[in-house]
Amino acid sequence: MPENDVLQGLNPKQVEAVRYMGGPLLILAGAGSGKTTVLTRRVAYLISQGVPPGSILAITFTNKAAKELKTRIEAFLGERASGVWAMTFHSACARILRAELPGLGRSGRFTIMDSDDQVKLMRKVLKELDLSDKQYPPSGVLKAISRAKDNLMGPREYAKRAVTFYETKVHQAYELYQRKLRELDGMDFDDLIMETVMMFRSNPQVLAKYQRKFAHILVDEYQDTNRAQYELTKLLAAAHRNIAVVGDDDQSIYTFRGADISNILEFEDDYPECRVVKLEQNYRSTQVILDGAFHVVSNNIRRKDKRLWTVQEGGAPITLYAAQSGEDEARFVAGEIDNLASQVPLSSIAILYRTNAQSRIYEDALRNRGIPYSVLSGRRFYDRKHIKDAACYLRLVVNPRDVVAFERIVNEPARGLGPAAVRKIVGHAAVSGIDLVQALSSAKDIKGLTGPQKREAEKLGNTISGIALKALEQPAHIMLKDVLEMTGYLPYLEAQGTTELERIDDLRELIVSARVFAEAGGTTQEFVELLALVSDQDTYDETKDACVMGTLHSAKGLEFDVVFLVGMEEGLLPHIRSMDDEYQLEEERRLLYVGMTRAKRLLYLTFSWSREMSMGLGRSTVSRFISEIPRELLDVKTWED
DNA sequence: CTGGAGCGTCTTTTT
DNA sequence: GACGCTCCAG
Repeated sequence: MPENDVLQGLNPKQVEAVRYMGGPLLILAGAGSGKTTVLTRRVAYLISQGVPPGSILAITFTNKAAKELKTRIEAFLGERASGVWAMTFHSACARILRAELPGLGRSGRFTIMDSDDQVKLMRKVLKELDLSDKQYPPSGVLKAISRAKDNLMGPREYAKRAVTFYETKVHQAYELYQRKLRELDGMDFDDLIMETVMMFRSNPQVLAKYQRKFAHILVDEYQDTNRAQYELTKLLAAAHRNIAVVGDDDQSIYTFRGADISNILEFEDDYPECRVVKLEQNYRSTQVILDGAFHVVSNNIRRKDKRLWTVQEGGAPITLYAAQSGEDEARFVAGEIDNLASQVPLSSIAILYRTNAQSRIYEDALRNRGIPYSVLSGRRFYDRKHIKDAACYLRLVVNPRDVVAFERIVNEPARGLGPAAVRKIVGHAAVSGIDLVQALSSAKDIKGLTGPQKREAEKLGNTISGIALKALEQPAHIMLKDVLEMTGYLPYLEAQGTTELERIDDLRELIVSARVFAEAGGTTQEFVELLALVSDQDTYDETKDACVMGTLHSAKGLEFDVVFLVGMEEGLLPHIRSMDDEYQLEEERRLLYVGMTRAKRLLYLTFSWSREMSMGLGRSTVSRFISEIPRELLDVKTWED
């Protein structure tokens, strides 16, 4: 491919970011400055310069971003792009671990535990340690552990830092939690990163292999990397220092997940020889929108100095709507969308809010007006009970030691195997040194089970091991269908009649996606991994004729002609739990900045003077951030107009 | 011991 | 709406 094609249509700064080959590169890419284009072109450029595709690692945070990057690279390069590793931190690490752990005497078939599984496991841990989950809420303990893992602290390192009584208890829980994870051959999200770093650190020959393999590393959304991810990229780039990171400190919105904004602020200290390229020309929004967003975010202290500009002078003012009630606010938004629908495609209109719980009232309002919508909710589909059940059946087929999956499905549908029977079966497996499926199959040897329980357990065990035996030759969708049919799960739902039709449809949909996945060459184990790592937004279809709603977080990387930022109130944005900490407050401000910069042409900010709270109606006040927007950019409306 | 009914709790953001 | 917990009938 001629170099001109790769550089076509780029501005001088973008060209510089694409072509610079002299080592570490920091690309400060403001919102709407063509970040993905630069990443895509850079990969294409590297390949056009003779770099083998297989030696390029392009890391993103979300599957959606990875997918987009991949499609765009493919659109540019066709077949030649296929060897590029364009994936998320988590899937890249899972892939490396699965390949390398077996050589180090450990299992490469681990199951990935999602947050739901983690809570279940932690409940068991706390029970065993005799800690009340009132004083030690599982989610809180898990958060502390997650933070430790983000900072590459295993249980032992954590113990050294544990000073308070609470922390010593967390340490105990951490230790037992890790032991249980190891026993059931599972890893949580944070383990994937931490274990990879640990493996690299203690096995220099493995690290060297990947340093040689990945001669060029690109990291997207660098401002969102945590310590472990930072360390991972640093290790991989240590030998050749060909690391290009793209990010925007103003769009760092994941510190709650351990992201450390100093990774980007201090990149120049880590790599003193690095080149810095600032992309400040915005191709998305009007100047009015950019000015509004700038005036908000420039109140932050911890940020790099920069300001976006555009050739699109002026633009319509930002509408600020003061509503009487939450319902009134939603009605206003739905009404505006109805009016706008004749001018812009519905799919280019978005409603963004701080918390998922806020979606309901807008769903109702849009439904009332007959406006189609789709919700960018975190993981709604994959979180539905029956989808998780199905995933757990499949998990048990792939990993017969997965006790979390086992306990979830062993009595679903009811097989007369209650908690007491489950304890006996799990105990039997532990004592005899066999896995859980084998324990089921040999249930007749377990003392204390009743005759019917033994028969049911044995039947279930034989069914699952029978399916597992065919694992190598059967595609994922056949295995999924078999396991759901033969264990009686699907027949049970079908017998419930009309009440369960929706669930059955969901399961059919899951089987279809398994088929699509299998036809693309994926294995069952990979499908199981996908179910843990993928979320709903990854399947968001932007061509569908429907307006979009989602959290501010889920809107990152998207753009719309018209954006409604709703619930602009103290307690919602900034969120009540972020209001008394100055760092968290800055993050809330960045969140608003991200939301505002999603809009191309029209931006609405709405709030209500009263709102239905968990305990009755409450009075609310307008968000402090509104006063940071210059008055002349606003067109204020109220319900009385 | 199991399964079902009923009750309270929870939802900040996500891989 | 899902989940955990408690209580009670079988």
